[in-house]
Amino acid sequence: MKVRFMKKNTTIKDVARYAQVSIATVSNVLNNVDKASEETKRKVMEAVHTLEYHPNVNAQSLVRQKSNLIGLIFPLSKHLPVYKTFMGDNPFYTEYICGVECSARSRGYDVLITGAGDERQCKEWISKRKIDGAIIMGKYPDSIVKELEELQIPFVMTDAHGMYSERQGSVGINDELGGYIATKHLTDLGHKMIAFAAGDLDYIGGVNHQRYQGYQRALEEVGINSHNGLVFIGTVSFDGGYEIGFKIMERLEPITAVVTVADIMAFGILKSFTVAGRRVPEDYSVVGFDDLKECAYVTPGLTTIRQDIFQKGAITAETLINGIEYEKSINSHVELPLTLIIRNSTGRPSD
Amino acid sequence: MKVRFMKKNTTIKDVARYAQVSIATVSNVLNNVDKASEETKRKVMEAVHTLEYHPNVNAQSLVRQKSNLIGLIFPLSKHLPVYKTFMGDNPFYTEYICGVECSARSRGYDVLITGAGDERQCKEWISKRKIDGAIIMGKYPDSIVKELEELQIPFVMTDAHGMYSERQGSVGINDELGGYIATKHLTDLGHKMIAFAAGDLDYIGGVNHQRYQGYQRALEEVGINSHNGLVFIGTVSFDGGYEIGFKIMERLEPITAVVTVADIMAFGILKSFTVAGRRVPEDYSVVGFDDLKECAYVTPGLTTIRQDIFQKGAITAETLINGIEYEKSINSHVELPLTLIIRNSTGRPSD
DNA sequence: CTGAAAGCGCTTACAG
DNA sequence: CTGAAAGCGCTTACAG
Repeated sequence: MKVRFMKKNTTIKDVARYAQVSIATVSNVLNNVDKASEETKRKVMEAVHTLEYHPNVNAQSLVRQKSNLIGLIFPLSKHLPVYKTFMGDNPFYTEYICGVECSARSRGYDVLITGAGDERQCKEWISKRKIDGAIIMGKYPDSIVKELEELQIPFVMTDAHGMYSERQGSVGINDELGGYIATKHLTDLGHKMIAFAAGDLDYIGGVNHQRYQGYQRALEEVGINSHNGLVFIGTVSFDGGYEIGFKIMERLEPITAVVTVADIMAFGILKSFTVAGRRVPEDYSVVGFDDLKECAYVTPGLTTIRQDIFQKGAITAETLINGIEYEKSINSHVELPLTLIIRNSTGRPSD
Repeated sequence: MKVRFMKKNTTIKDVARYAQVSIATVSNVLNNVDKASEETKRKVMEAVHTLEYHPNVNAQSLVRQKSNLIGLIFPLSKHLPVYKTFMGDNPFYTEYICGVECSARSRGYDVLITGAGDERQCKEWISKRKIDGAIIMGKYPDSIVKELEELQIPFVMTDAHGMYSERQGSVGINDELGGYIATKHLTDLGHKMIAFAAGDLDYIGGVNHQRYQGYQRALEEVGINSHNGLVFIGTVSFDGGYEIGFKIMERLEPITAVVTVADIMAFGILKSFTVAGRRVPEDYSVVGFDDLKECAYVTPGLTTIRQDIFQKGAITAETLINGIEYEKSINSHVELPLTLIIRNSTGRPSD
């Protein structure tokens, strides 16, 4: 295999030679170790500029034992032919990555993205790449926390609940509250038969389950007995929502509204209603979750629970980098605000 | 600033000690340099496993002069308060990044993501991070090619046309053909007054301009005189499309169809029509470009020109890595296929 | 088949 | 204020 080598870059030696000083002095000047005289500093900086010198980060990482790299790790969808990362389906991640990158850049870190099939791959990748910290997306089994703690680097779980989120940094929202607000909006409008469309509810403490609890609380508050018959489980995707939409329409009891755990699911539900000739919000009211940009694009615009996804990414990166640079902020659990955004997919029940 | 140091990882020395061999032998075994005896190999591998040893990539990069890192560089939106990367607006990038990451991972590379405001920042970042190759998204000024060539690393421009794409690797589609197919679909349906909604047409050779030429060709083919009055320029975004939609409706001449350069723009146009009470496709036919997943989500489903975005990312990474590992494939210009996807946003003109 | 040694490009005590 | 030297964790001729 013929490898194309990197350009022979100018090194610290070249700069030292040009400025007629030692490499230690060049290093000191560049790292703001205030030892050199003004005159020496000037000479060094001049050499740096004319030679267009950039320190080799690999060498720096090696000696500093710090890479200034953070990893953003996504689960892989194992059921696909290629091991695609999980994000493919959801535009949520574009905004999220954007936020992570933006914070990281402003703090002098770079972002390494990868997919990892399971906790072991995750761990291996981290220890191989020598990243300073990791952001773990989505849901790996709880055991991942134990694995990662062995690595002794800071990491932040995002959208993770349950016991393990108590142990390291986390950034999330109050999911219970989100479910509550969404549902209360519908009960306020006068709906009684409100369905709940979600992914896996079995994982107690997970995002889905928390939102479900909020849904139940809102119903109980107005004396409606929530029963399992109104819960629809599917994949958190457009297709998952589409299927659920048809199941909802098949129901004999007159469901008039749906709370969902993700906009993407709500879009599928809306589509199924349209295909079947039902009107929104006249026949069904639908509330999403996330406030993807697409909520404003579709017709009718989707009423949803807004979380600032860009900010979420940005704060996650901040939290992580604080954890890397100061001990203090690891174990911090940031909770981001939530807003109900009312558009045209919700209205009074027509009876 | 109290820095948390990386865990003191097991190094090659630990392995050598454990296996009772020299570090050179450990290195040879791990790099498949077939020198060691079977017995020695076994001992080394055992040590590697029990100590959970992972070579430090920073050290490897330093001595090999190769980082196994590729960079994915996005322009920054300068008009925003924060320097967000450009992708924020368009779900296109989620799929694209997914494709890049997937290819890279399978070839043993990792993907570093960053935003860079201009060519200089771009260049600086690359030479600082010592990446093996770069993928440059979107459009920087032509001068970027000259800048990057000085770095002597392979790079691939994506969705870039014009003189500079002749010089290094590129991956794209036949944009002229895309514009042609989209427009021909409409002329086949019987449309005569077909608008063209795009971003900047001034950049000759750019994506917008190429597609515009295809649009013109399709019109000329059926004897329709394309004139500038039917061209609508705006930002390639939902909002840009939304504004253009209203401009189209204001027109006295009876426009019956619109060709766009991006789905995201088409969504904005569709929305403006809905808001104004116009029907699609009865009053207006609309054709998008890209085939974002959202095309199937909206109602009516958007007729569009499909390009396989995941594949585009995957092939871009392939091309780049080939360029890194073998000289041969740099300067290769890959053209990905295009398909017309007919949904419900297009139909015969109603007159 | 195996190992001692040089070197990749830096930083950091340490001595002067 | 400045520089020589050791060392970060590897790979790669080279010698045996």
